[in-house]
Amino acid sequence: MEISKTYNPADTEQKWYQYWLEQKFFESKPDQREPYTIVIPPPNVTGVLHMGHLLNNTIQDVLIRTARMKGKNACWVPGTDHASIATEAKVVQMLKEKGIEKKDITREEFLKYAFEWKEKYGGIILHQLQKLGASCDWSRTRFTMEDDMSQAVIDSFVDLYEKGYIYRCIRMVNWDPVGKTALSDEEVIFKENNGKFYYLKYKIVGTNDYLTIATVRPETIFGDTAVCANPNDERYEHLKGKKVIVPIINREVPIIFDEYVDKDFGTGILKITPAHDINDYEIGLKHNLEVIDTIADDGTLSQACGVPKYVGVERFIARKQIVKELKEIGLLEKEEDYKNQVGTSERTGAVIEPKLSTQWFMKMQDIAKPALENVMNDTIQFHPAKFKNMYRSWMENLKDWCISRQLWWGQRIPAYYLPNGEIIVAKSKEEALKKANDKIGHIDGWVLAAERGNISYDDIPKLYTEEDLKQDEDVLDTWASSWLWPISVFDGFKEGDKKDFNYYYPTSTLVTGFDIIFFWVARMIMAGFEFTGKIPFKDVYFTGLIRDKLGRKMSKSLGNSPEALRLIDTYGADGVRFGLLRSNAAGNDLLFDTDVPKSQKKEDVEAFSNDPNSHNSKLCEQGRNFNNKIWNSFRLLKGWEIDEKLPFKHQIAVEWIETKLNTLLVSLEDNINKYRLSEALNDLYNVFWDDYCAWYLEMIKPVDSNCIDKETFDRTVIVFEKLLKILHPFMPFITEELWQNIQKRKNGESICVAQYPNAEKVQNEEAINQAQLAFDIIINIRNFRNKKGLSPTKDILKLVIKGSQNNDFQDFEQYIKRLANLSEISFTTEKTEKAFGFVVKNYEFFIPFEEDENSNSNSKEQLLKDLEYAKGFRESILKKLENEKFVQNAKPEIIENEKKKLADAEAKIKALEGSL
RNA sequence: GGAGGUUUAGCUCAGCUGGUUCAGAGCAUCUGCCUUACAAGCAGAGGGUCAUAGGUUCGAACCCUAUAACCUCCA
Repeated sequence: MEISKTYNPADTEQKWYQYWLEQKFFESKPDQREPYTIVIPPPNVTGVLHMGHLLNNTIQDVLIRTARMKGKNACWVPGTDHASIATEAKVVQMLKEKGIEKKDITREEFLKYAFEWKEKYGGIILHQLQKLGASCDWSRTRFTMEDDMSQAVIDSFVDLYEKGYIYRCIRMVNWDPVGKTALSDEEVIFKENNGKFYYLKYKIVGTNDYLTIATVRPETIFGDTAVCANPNDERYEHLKGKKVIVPIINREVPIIFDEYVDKDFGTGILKITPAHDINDYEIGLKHNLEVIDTIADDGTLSQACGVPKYVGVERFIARKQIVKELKEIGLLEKEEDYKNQVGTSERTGAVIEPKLSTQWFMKMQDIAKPALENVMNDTIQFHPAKFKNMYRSWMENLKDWCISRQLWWGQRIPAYYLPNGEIIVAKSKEEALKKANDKIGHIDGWVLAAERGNISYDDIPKLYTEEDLKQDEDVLDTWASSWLWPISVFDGFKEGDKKDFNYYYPTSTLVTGFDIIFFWVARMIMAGFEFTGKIPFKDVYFTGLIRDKLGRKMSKSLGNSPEALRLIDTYGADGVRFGLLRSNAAGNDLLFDTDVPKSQKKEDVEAFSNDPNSHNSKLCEQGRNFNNKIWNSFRLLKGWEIDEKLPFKHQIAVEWIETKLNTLLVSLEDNINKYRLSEALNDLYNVFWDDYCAWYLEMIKPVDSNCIDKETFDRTVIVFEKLLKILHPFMPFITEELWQNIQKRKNGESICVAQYPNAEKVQNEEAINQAQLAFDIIINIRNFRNKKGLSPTKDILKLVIKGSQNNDFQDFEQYIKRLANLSEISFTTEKTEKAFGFVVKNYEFFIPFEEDENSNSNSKEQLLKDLEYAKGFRESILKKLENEKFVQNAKPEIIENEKKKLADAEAKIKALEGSL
């Protein structure tokens, strides 16, 4: 069969993935083996595969495939997250396009549309993961809004409420006027904003004087209920007890004094708007100020602002209009440019409006304690460990978590309000009803009391009916479901059979971006301890962010992210996986090298994505090239014929590569255990390419025929198969293709369930040493050819070695002859004249060469240079050994080593001097 | 403002417990090769004040201190 000269990933990827699925290699059931479990960080149902997913899931796949081959019961649970606010926004948008407004339909109708949307688009990203080769157990796919998962959220809510961790109160929260919902602190992203400082003039009542107050938010003046100065500020001392008039609405408000005000900031006097600023709110509470909420849920000015023409005007437009009006009536003293930090919604990008509202909160202090301790003491290990610092600082400064959202897409809060306003929290309406009625007490008791005349029959309370219970309208934060993920995917909250949960939990490793360390990692650890009393996972591997070549975050708005699937089409899944992992240490950002659009203009972004070269990546190209190298090494091996009559010719070479492989296996084990995946892959790359292909295959390659002896061939195939196996977790497709073709396999066999090779004890150090010398000699000869402009093939050279045939590289002579393309090797006791000389270790070599003046001196020059270096080397060692303190303090093996180095240096110097 | 991190070749980064004259990889560059697996390849080469200044040590890219630049998180 003719094998193609280049590897074509498209031919193999689909085929083998299908085979893996059919054979159910990725499905896991509890058994006697040790489990190795990963739960996927569930991507949003709204998402499409992006570069971050590629990196993150490649890492998970490497870990899970390695574990599977090492005989563990590997289980990788996939799934998606319902992403409350993001999905709701998408569905609202979709409905709008259909001409349907959310406010015109019922909650049930809306949810029906939302689930339809999820059915249609929610699985795209999981399907795309298959293209990457992800070996998830798809039969376990979960979704945070499915019934069982939702029930877990409700159960945990009730549980925490009963423990007193959840409460409801009025508080200043982060309001997203686009999503029209409250957000937690973590969902607010602060961005630098080029704003302005406006200096407004408030008239002092009973005088003709004005107070100048600086503000960045003039549109909130209608909510002003005081102005405030520092009590120690002499400038304003005389104003005690006075009032000022708020411009435009002409409301009188008091001048108050509070230490909070910074004398040196602005004019040293603040306007106090308790409804629209968290600090003002605190001051308002302290000084008993009125709260006037002048901004509506959608970010427009509300009726309460009291100025009809501004009602319904969006806050930033209102700002401009108000500034204009103030200017016209002469109450704007000046404006200055000012840089400040503005909070924006993580999901909708809207500028956050601090807003007073009634929300549900979770107390964090107690629940966080074990979560902090067990990370700091390494019960849960972070990789890299530097993230422990960030984790600690967050955990030690926790505020209570706002968990209610004014949305429909999500788990509805299981709180029921009685007509008297009392709150009943229960897992279902029926249960809530029962709880409510239980509170009344046994009806029999009331009847008895009436019969005895203790109360009148009219006083017997009526039992509540379902109509009396009104469920809270809000849903829970998405993270209130994702934080249960490692537990709930194994039905850890469900009554009854807990076989899966008991077997798979705690999970082994969590792989996630460091940017959600607070959102997710921290809270999962809290949930783990709170609900199971155990850690949710043993190790956390943090990935960095993928940035573009200019170092910017990849984002939709910049259009600077390559399309993941197009990359896979171009370079193959294996190539992309290699490209992403090869130079990416845990926790480090990865600068991805594809081009970026000229600008963010729509036409530039479009032109860019239509450009066939826009997805060129050197990183992935290297991966593709490596695939091709592996492919061709297979072609070579496959082309040989075994001649049973031939004796075992390449024992030393075979043992050399076997030793190299063993060394690699040891370092691989260590690197993978320590999550140094890029290091592991790099070693693999080097051994495969340099040692196996460039040296080993060239050594054993048949010269004049295609025939090779059986022993060499068989042992080479074993080495090749082992290399394929250890490459498999990184590059699953090509390794399967070649493993299936190197020998006949039965149906049902696969490299993904083949046994991972163990390092064997056999180490032929002698072969390693000989090879190193031989390679040095070969490189010297090749270098000589290069310098002389000689052809690597046509110009045949001879090598003369000073000394006897009995030397430190004698077993490799045949390979030196071959790889350096020599016609013969001879031995002499004399220095050879008219030759290019060089020294390796303590051996002198000569290449007879009819030379001109130049080359003679070239050769000499090099030898002199080497000699100088060797002498310097010797000096530095002598210095050390003559240093008493060194001899006293250094470890014995280091001193031994220095002595050996000295001996080597001296031998080399002798040889060099002999050559000259 | 608080905390953490980074600074090593033109670029992107390794360098793990201080110990070879230790400075390494890939990409890029240069030179020569279409050598019967691979030009997505082969062979070879050049390229560095390990940010700066001190200190500890027999010995520092690595430990300590200060400085500078950049980045991230929190406020």
